[in-house]
Amino acid sequence: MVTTAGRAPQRSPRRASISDVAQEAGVSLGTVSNVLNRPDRVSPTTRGKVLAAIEHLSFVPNGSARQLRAGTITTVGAILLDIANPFFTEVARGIEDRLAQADHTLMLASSDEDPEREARYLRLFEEHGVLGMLVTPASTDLEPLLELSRRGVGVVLLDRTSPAEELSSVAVDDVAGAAMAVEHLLSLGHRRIAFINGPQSIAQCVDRRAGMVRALEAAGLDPDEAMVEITVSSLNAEGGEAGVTELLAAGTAPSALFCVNDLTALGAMRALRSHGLAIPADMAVVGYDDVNFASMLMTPLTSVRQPTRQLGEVAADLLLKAAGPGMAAPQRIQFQPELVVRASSGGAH
Amino acid sequence: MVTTAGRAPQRSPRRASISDVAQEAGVSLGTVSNVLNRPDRVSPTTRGKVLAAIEHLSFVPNGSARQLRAGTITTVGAILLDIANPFFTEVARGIEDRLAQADHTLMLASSDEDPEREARYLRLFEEHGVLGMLVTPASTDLEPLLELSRRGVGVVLLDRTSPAEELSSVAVDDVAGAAMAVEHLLSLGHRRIAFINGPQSIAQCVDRRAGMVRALEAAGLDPDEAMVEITVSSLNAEGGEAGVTELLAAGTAPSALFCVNDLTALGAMRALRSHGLAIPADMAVVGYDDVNFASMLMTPLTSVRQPTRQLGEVAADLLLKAAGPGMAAPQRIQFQPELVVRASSGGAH
DNA sequence: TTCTGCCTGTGAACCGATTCAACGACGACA
DNA sequence: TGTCGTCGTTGAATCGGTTCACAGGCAGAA
Repeated sequence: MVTTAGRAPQRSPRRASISDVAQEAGVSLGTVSNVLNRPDRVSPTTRGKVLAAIEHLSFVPNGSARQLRAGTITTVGAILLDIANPFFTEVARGIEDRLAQADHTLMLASSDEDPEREARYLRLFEEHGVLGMLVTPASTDLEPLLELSRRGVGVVLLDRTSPAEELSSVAVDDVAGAAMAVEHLLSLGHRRIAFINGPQSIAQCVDRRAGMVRALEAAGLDPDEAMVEITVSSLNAEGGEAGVTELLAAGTAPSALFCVNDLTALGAMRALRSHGLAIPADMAVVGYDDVNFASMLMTPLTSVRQPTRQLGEVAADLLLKAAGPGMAAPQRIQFQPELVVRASSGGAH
Repeated sequence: MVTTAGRAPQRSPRRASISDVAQEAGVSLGTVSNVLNRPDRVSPTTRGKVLAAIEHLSFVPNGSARQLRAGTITTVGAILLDIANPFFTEVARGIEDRLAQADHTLMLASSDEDPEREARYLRLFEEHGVLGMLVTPASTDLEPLLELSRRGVGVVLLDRTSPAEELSSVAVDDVAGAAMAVEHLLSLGHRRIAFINGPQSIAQCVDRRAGMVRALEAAGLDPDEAMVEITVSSLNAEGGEAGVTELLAAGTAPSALFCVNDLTALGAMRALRSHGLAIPADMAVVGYDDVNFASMLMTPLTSVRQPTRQLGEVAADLLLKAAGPGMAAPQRIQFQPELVVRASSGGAH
């Protein structure tokens, strides 16, 4: 690591304000504001003088003051579970695209599955006076979000349905997705299946577990017998590695493994390999999300695909509609997932 | 896609303000403010009454008003080239960690390598009155950033060194990294090497190209002969696929391929495979960034590793130091990269 | 008893924009 | 020449906090 230092710059004493511009241009305060917001009400000569002054002072309006007075809101907040997960970055893309079209902007934050961090960002965004928030909740308690909504802040749940009718939500049917994944493994003859899952405070973990249980029961199996559940603390590659280590340490490992998401599966496969186990011969693996590199892995990963980008787009639309004039009623939208079979489950022909 | 609608909620007429709280608690405006900011100056009884009123009205202070008056700034903006790239999300993690320690918060944005989007976010952040910004510039023109810095907004260049001495920067030596990658391919006997690169408006693309040229010349080769450069418009998997398609269409493909980053390499490998070419037998591939899944790919990817998280941490530190009291002089910090040899180059033993 | 000093609490001024009632100038029209 | 309408511009009020000079009350010291 090499460092070099330059000269310390002068920090300018104060940002130019609208009255500095007015003085420089020899007009009144209100006129400058008019140039900014209703240029057609100002004569071309005056407008020219004001614009020249703005340029000269490199004036940038103070957003705090504007928002305080006018309540003009064009910012939307999004709090995602894990920004390092390609699934969520793709969702963010969808959101951002839609917001940009509507001339709004996105403030992004990652709760890292930590309810405290989530609460911090919720508060920050509310203080900032955002139009609304798109949230993938890190906890089961939706009360803070309901309160937020009652206080007039638009809230849309992302990748999570709400038991309460008061919140809009956009989600994919995780129960069905997990059931499909497990049915696939069952159809390949597996009768005991490990499940690397995250904490039950996260809705996705609850739903995917439910889907697994449903599939097992539908096949006449007792989940207590057929499902070997391992709970890890974080839904990423590290979690997956830890899960497999725990699974193998317990002995009598099942012949198949279902992971709560693809990052977890990535870590799990890494750990399986380092223990000398072949995929899918020694252990079949199925993930969830179908992230962009799933098909390119050493053993291409069987996974459950979701309409990721669309999820973000629809969520953004919902928020804009709900927060705009007219205040649309809350809507719950649910997409259906799709199983993509590849080599890791041994099911590809 | 299934949708259900609930009841439309009441939007509350107005957020509670500090004077509502004061009235409810039967104290003056200033006292409420004191409870919020200097609780020790208020007697326990009064404090209790005020806190009860705050709770009762579920009062949340208006950040715009606070910032307008007090200039209290605890928000930092970051504009990254591509938020879907694991390299940048890891950098963002580093930034966020450091900021959280200092009780600051991060507003994240992705320019998607588009200078216009970058400009929009620069303006948005400045209007919002951020303490400073961490920017991976999408264009070679640093003038807007220099102006920003002169206006008193902290600016730190991320993954990019500045020719101007006035800006702080944190970067990795891309010229050296690319040279290492190409030297590696040369040492394996390749004499013509394809290079899938991005637009020259992006500094990383310029530097990595320079590193490649340097390595070729050092080996006594003529870059015009030995380097087959293909320029793609976006530095992601789609770009990589397009690049390989173009390369193969031109005929007489080289025996090795250096990609400007790992996502590009991912797409390139996908395209090579779909054209029936074996890696590394028909085409050796080297990427850049060593993203987390590089080692887990069908053919594990040889890549150039950078101290990603540290990059973000150091950048955040620099900004906090530069923007804090004392105004430290601008610093330029440069890390050294490291080549990680795996199977995709055929160089792993 | 009076004075001093500390502790609480008050309320007006202020941050930088937006908005709007009001005003002056000017041309049109009777 | 007098009246009216239009257009362009003005400046005060306002948003919701923070800050600070100051006032009132009470205890301890003289």
